[in-house]
Amino acid sequence: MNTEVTKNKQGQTLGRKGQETRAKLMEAARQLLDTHSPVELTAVSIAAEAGTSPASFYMYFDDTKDILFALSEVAGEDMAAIHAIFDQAWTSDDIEEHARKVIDALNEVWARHRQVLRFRNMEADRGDPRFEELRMNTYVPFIERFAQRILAISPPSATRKRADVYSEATILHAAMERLAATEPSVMEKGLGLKRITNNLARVVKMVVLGGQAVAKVEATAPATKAAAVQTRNEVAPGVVKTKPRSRVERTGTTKTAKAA
DNA sequence: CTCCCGTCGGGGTATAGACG
DNA sequence: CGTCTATACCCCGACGGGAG
Repeated sequence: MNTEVTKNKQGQTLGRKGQETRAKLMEAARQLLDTHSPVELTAVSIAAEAGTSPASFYMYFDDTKDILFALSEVAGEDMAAIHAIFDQAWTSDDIEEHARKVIDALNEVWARHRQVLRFRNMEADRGDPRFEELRMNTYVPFIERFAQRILAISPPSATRKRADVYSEATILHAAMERLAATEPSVMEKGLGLKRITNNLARVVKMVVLGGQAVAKVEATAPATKAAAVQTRNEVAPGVVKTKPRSRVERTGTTKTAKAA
Protein backbone atom coordinates (compact mmCIF):
# COMPACT_ATOMS: atom_id res chain seq x y z
CA MET A 1 0.00 0.00 0.00
CA ASN A 2 1.32 3.43 -0.88
CA THR A 3 0.50 6.06 1.71
CA GLU A 4 2.67 8.78 0.18
CA VAL A 5 0.79 12.00 -0.43
CA THR A 6 1.92 14.37 -3.19
CA LYS A 7 -0.82 17.00 -3.23
CA ASN A 8 -2.62 19.03 -0.61
CA LYS A 9 -6.38 19.64 -0.53
CA GLN A 10 -6.00 22.68 -2.79
CA GLY A 11 -4.28 20.56 -5.39
CA GLN A 12 -0.90 22.13 -4.80
CA THR A 13 2.15 19.89 -5.05
CA LEU A 14 3.55 19.15 -1.62
CA GLY A 15 7.10 20.31 -1.12
CA ARG A 16 9.41 19.63 1.80
CA LYS A 17 7.68 22.21 3.98
CA GLY A 18 4.25 20.84 3.25
CA GLN A 19 5.33 17.26 3.93
CA GLU A 20 6.80 18.34 7.25
CA THR A 21 3.66 20.18 8.32
CA ARG A 22 1.48 17.24 7.31
CA ALA A 23 3.72 14.84 9.25
CA LYS A 24 3.67 17.17 12.27
CA LEU A 25 -0.14 17.19 12.23
CA MET A 26 -0.26 13.40 12.07
CA GLU A 27 2.23 13.06 14.91
CA ALA A 28 0.24 15.58 16.96
CA ALA A 29 -2.93 13.56 16.40
CA ARG A 30 -1.11 10.43 17.51
CA GLN A 31 0.07 12.19 20.67
CA LEU A 32 -3.44 13.36 21.50
CA LEU A 33 -4.77 9.84 21.09
CA ASP A 34 -2.74 8.85 24.17
CA THR A 35 -5.00 11.03 26.30
CA HIS A 36 -8.14 11.55 24.22
CA SER A 37 -10.68 9.34 22.53
CA PRO A 38 -10.51 9.54 18.70
CA VAL A 39 -14.05 10.93 18.65
CA GLU A 40 -12.94 13.79 20.92
CA LEU A 41 -10.21 14.93 18.54
CA THR A 42 -10.76 18.27 16.84
CA ALA A 43 -8.94 20.00 14.04
CA VAL A 44 -8.27 22.90 16.41
CA SER A 45 -6.69 20.72 19.11
CA ILE A 46 -4.56 18.81 16.61
CA ALA A 47 -3.35 22.03 14.99
CA ALA A 48 -2.53 23.54 18.39
CA GLU A 49 -0.62 20.40 19.41
CA ALA A 50 1.32 20.55 16.13
CA GLY A 51 2.10 24.22 16.64
CA THR A 52 0.24 25.28 13.53
CA SER A 53 -3.18 26.74 12.71
CA PRO A 54 -6.53 25.11 12.02
CA ALA A 55 -6.44 26.56 8.52
CA SER A 56 -3.25 24.66 7.85
CA PHE A 57 -4.89 21.51 9.11
CA TYR A 58 -7.56 21.81 6.42
CA MET A 59 -4.87 22.20 3.80
CA TYR A 60 -4.00 18.54 4.31
CA PHE A 61 -7.07 16.85 5.71
CA ASP A 62 -10.83 17.11 5.14
CA ASP A 63 -11.57 16.67 8.84
CA THR A 64 -10.45 14.71 11.90
CA LYS A 65 -11.79 11.49 10.41
CA ASP A 66 -9.55 12.05 7.41
CA ILE A 67 -6.40 12.35 9.52
CA LEU A 68 -7.40 9.22 11.42
CA PHE A 69 -7.76 7.49 8.07
CA ALA A 70 -4.22 8.57 7.15
CA LEU A 71 -2.96 7.22 10.47
CA SER A 72 -4.85 3.97 9.82
CA GLU A 73 -3.05 3.60 6.51
CA VAL A 74 0.30 3.96 8.28
CA ALA A 75 -0.78 1.39 10.88
CA GLY A 76 -1.71 -1.02 8.10
CA GLU A 77 1.74 -0.68 6.57
CA ASP A 78 3.26 -1.57 9.93
CA MET A 79 1.93 -5.13 9.54
CA ALA A 80 4.94 -6.00 7.33
CA ALA A 81 6.80 -7.67 10.20
CA ILE A 82 4.01 -10.21 10.53
CA HIS A 83 4.32 -11.26 6.91
CA ALA A 84 7.99 -12.06 7.44
CA ILE A 85 6.83 -14.85 9.76
CA PHE A 86 4.51 -16.21 7.09
CA ASP A 87 7.44 -16.17 4.65
CA GLN A 88 9.15 -18.90 6.68
CA ALA A 89 8.32 -22.61 6.35
CA TRP A 90 6.01 -23.92 9.06
CA THR A 91 6.02 -27.59 10.07
CA SER A 92 3.84 -29.57 12.46
CA ASP A 93 6.73 -29.49 14.96
CA ASP A 94 7.14 -25.73 15.11
CA ILE A 95 3.63 -24.50 14.36
CA GLU A 96 3.02 -23.45 17.97
CA GLU A 97 6.23 -21.43 17.98
CA HIS A 98 5.36 -19.74 14.69
CA ALA A 99 1.82 -19.04 15.86
CA ARG A 100 3.22 -17.40 19.00
CA LYS A 101 5.48 -15.23 16.87
CA VAL A 102 2.52 -14.10 14.78
CA ILE A 103 0.47 -13.31 17.90
CA ASP A 104 3.40 -11.39 19.43
CA ALA A 105 3.95 -9.45 16.21
CA LEU A 106 0.26 -8.60 15.93
CA ASN A 107 0.24 -7.49 19.56
CA GLU A 108 3.24 -5.24 18.89
CA VAL A 109 1.53 -3.57 15.94
CA TRP A 110 -1.59 -3.03 18.02
CA ALA A 111 0.49 -1.69 20.91
CA ARG A 112 1.87 0.96 18.55
CA HIS A 113 -1.44 1.83 16.89
CA ARG A 114 -4.15 0.65 19.30
CA GLN A 115 -6.34 3.76 19.30
CA VAL A 116 -6.08 4.25 15.55
CA LEU A 117 -6.81 0.62 14.71
CA ARG A 118 -9.78 0.57 17.08
CA PHE A 119 -11.14 3.65 15.34
CA ARG A 120 -10.53 2.04 11.94
CA ASN A 121 -12.49 -1.05 12.95
CA MET A 122 -15.27 1.00 14.53
CA GLU A 123 -15.76 3.03 11.35
CA ALA A 124 -15.57 -0.12 9.22
CA ASP A 125 -18.19 -1.75 11.46
CA ARG A 126 -20.35 1.37 11.09
CA GLY A 127 -20.26 0.83 7.35
CA ASP A 128 -17.79 3.43 6.14
CA PRO A 129 -16.54 1.89 2.88
CA ARG A 130 -13.23 3.73 3.02
CA PHE A 131 -12.34 2.23 6.40
CA GLU A 132 -13.86 -1.11 5.46
CA GLU A 133 -11.56 -1.32 2.45
CA LEU A 134 -8.58 -0.37 4.59
CA ARG A 135 -9.43 -3.10 7.07
CA MET A 136 -9.86 -5.69 4.34
CA ASN A 137 -6.49 -4.69 2.87
CA THR A 138 -4.98 -5.86 6.15
CA TYR A 139 -7.22 -8.85 6.82
CA VAL A 140 -7.20 -10.52 3.43
CA PRO A 141 -3.42 -10.92 3.02
CA PHE A 142 -3.11 -12.05 6.64
CA ILE A 143 -5.81 -14.70 6.35
CA GLU A 144 -4.64 -15.74 2.88
CA ARG A 145 -1.08 -16.33 4.04
CA PHE A 146 -2.09 -17.85 7.34
CA ALA A 147 -4.33 -20.32 5.50
CA GLN A 148 -1.42 -21.16 3.16
CA ARG A 149 0.75 -22.06 6.18
CA ILE A 150 -2.02 -24.25 7.58
CA LEU A 151 -2.59 -25.95 4.21
CA ALA A 152 1.14 -26.70 3.87
CA ILE A 153 0.97 -28.74 7.07
CA SER A 154 -2.57 -30.01 6.76
CA PRO A 155 -3.77 -30.33 3.16
CA PRO A 156 -7.47 -30.20 2.29
CA SER A 157 -9.56 -33.35 2.62
CA ALA A 158 -13.10 -34.52 1.86
CA THR A 159 -14.39 -33.20 5.20
CA ARG A 160 -12.09 -30.20 5.44
CA LYS A 161 -11.99 -28.30 2.23
CA ARG A 162 -9.83 -25.34 1.35
CA ALA A 163 -12.67 -22.98 2.25
CA ASP A 164 -12.83 -24.61 5.70
CA VAL A 165 -9.14 -23.95 6.23
CA TYR A 166 -9.65 -20.33 5.19
CA SER A 167 -12.49 -20.20 7.69
CA GLU A 168 -10.19 -21.53 10.39
CA ALA A 169 -7.63 -18.87 9.53
CA THR A 170 -10.37 -16.23 9.67
CA ILE A 171 -11.63 -17.40 13.06
CA LEU A 172 -8.14 -17.63 14.54
CA HIS A 173 -7.26 -14.21 13.17
CA ALA A 174 -10.42 -12.78 14.74
CA ALA A 175 -9.38 -14.17 18.11
CA MET A 176 -5.84 -12.83 17.72
CA GLU A 177 -7.06 -9.39 16.78
CA ARG A 178 -9.67 -9.17 19.52
CA LEU A 179 -7.01 -10.01 22.10
CA ALA A 180 -4.52 -7.60 20.54
CA ALA A 181 -7.15 -4.86 20.69
CA THR A 182 -7.63 -5.33 24.42
CA GLU A 183 -6.02 -2.74 26.66
CA PRO A 184 -2.89 -4.34 28.24
CA SER A 185 -3.93 -3.27 31.74
CA VAL A 186 -7.28 -5.03 31.30
CA MET A 187 -5.47 -8.11 29.99
CA GLU A 188 -3.19 -8.21 33.04
CA LYS A 189 -6.14 -7.92 35.42
CA GLY A 190 -7.50 -11.07 33.84
CA LEU A 191 -5.45 -14.08 32.83
CA GLY A 192 -2.47 -12.11 31.55
CA LEU A 193 -1.11 -11.64 28.05
CA LYS A 194 1.53 -14.36 28.33
CA ARG A 195 -0.90 -17.07 29.31
CA ILE A 196 -3.45 -16.03 26.74
CA THR A 197 -0.78 -15.91 24.01
CA ASN A 198 0.59 -19.34 24.88
CA ASN A 199 -2.86 -20.85 24.89
CA LEU A 200 -3.91 -19.19 21.69
CA ALA A 201 -0.78 -20.59 20.03
CA ARG A 202 -1.77 -23.99 21.40
CA VAL A 203 -5.28 -23.59 20.00
CA VAL A 204 -3.76 -22.81 16.59
CA LYS A 205 -1.75 -26.02 16.78
CA MET A 206 -4.82 -28.00 17.83
CA VAL A 207 -6.84 -26.67 14.93
CA VAL A 208 -4.12 -27.30 12.36
CA LEU A 209 -3.07 -30.75 13.55
CA GLY A 210 -6.67 -31.72 14.22
CA GLY A 211 -7.39 -31.19 10.57
CA GLN A 212 -4.28 -33.13 9.60
CA ALA A 213 -5.33 -36.18 11.66
CA VAL A 214 -8.73 -36.25 9.98
CA ALA A 215 -7.04 -36.09 6.62
CA LYS A 216 -4.83 -39.08 7.53
CA VAL A 217 -7.79 -41.21 8.60
CA GLU A 218 -9.57 -40.45 5.38
CA ALA A 219 -6.50 -41.39 3.39
CA THR A 220 -6.48 -44.92 4.85
CA ALA A 221 -10.20 -45.57 5.30
CA PRO A 222 -13.10 -43.61 3.82
CA ALA A 223 -14.55 -42.35 7.10
CA THR A 224 -18.10 -41.28 7.75
CA LYS A 225 -18.69 -37.74 8.91
CA ALA A 226 -19.34 -39.03 12.45
CA ALA A 227 -16.10 -40.98 12.51
CA ALA A 228 -14.18 -37.95 11.36
CA VAL A 229 -15.67 -35.88 14.15
CA GLN A 230 -14.83 -38.58 16.67
CA THR A 231 -11.24 -38.75 15.42
CA ARG A 232 -10.92 -35.04 15.70
CA ASN A 233 -12.07 -35.18 19.30
CA GLU A 234 -9.54 -37.89 20.07
CA VAL A 235 -6.73 -35.80 18.70
CA ALA A 236 -7.28 -33.17 21.34
CA PRO A 237 -7.78 -35.14 24.53
CA GLY A 238 -8.85 -33.40 27.69
CA VAL A 239 -9.93 -30.24 25.98
CA VAL A 240 -13.58 -30.57 26.89
CA LYS A 241 -13.06 -32.69 30.01
CA THR A 242 -11.72 -29.98 32.27
CA LYS A 243 -13.90 -27.08 33.21
CA PRO A 244 -11.59 -24.17 33.90
CA ARG A 245 -12.97 -21.07 35.53
CA SER A 246 -11.59 -17.68 34.73
CA ARG A 247 -10.18 -15.45 37.43
CA VAL A 248 -13.07 -13.10 36.84
CA GLU A 249 -15.54 -15.89 37.62
CA ARG A 250 -13.64 -16.97 40.74
CA THR A 251 -12.83 -13.61 42.28
CA GLY A 252 -15.02 -11.09 40.53
CA THR A 253 -12.02 -9.08 39.44
CA THR A 254 -14.11 -6.56 37.58
CA LYS A 255 -15.66 -5.46 40.87
CA THR A 256 -12.35 -5.02 42.68
CA ALA A 257 -10.89 -3.34 39.62
CA LYS A 258 -13.71 -0.79 39.68
CA ALA A 259 -13.15 -0.10 43.39
CA ALA A 260 -9.41 0.41 42.87
C1' DC B 1 14.65 40.73 -7.48
C1' DT B 2 10.38 37.39 -8.76
C1' DC B 3 7.86 33.25 -8.23
C1' DC B 4 5.53 29.91 -5.80
C1' DC B 5 4.58 26.97 -1.91
C1' DG B 6 2.99 27.13 2.57
C1' DT B 7 1.10 29.56 6.56
C1' DC B 8 -1.65 32.73 9.02
C1' DG B 9 -5.47 35.80 10.66
C1' DG B 10 -10.04 37.04 10.23
C1' DG B 11 -14.59 36.13 9.97
C1' DG B 12 -18.90 33.83 8.36
C1' DT B 13 -21.36 29.49 9.14
C1' DA B 14 -22.63 25.30 11.58
C1' DT B 15 -23.41 22.78 15.62
C1' DA B 16 -23.98 21.48 20.46
C1' DG B 17 -25.26 22.44 25.01
C1' DA B 18 -27.47 25.30 28.62
C1' DC B 19 -31.43 27.43 29.99
C1' DG B 20 -36.12 29.24 30.42
C1' DC C 1 -39.98 23.84 21.96
C1' DG C 2 -37.00 28.63 21.01
C1' DT C 3 -33.13 31.47 22.23
C1' DC C 4 -28.58 32.36 23.64
C1' DT C 5 -23.77 31.29 23.93
C1' DA C 6 -19.58 28.88 23.17
C1' DT C 7 -16.99 26.26 20.29
C1' DA C 8 -15.64 24.18 16.05
C1' DC C 9 -15.50 24.19 11.16
C1' DC C 10 -13.67 25.96 7.08
C1' DC C 11 -13.04 29.44 3.45
C1' DC C 12 -10.65 33.58 1.73
C1' DG C 13 -7.13 36.74 0.92
C1' DA C 14 -2.75 38.43 2.51
C1' DC C 15 1.78 37.54 4.03
C1' DG C 16 6.38 35.02 4.80
C1' DG C 17 10.25 32.83 3.19
C1' DG C 18 13.12 29.84 0.38
C1' DA C 19 14.83 28.86 -4.32
C1' DG C 20 16.56 30.42 -8.52
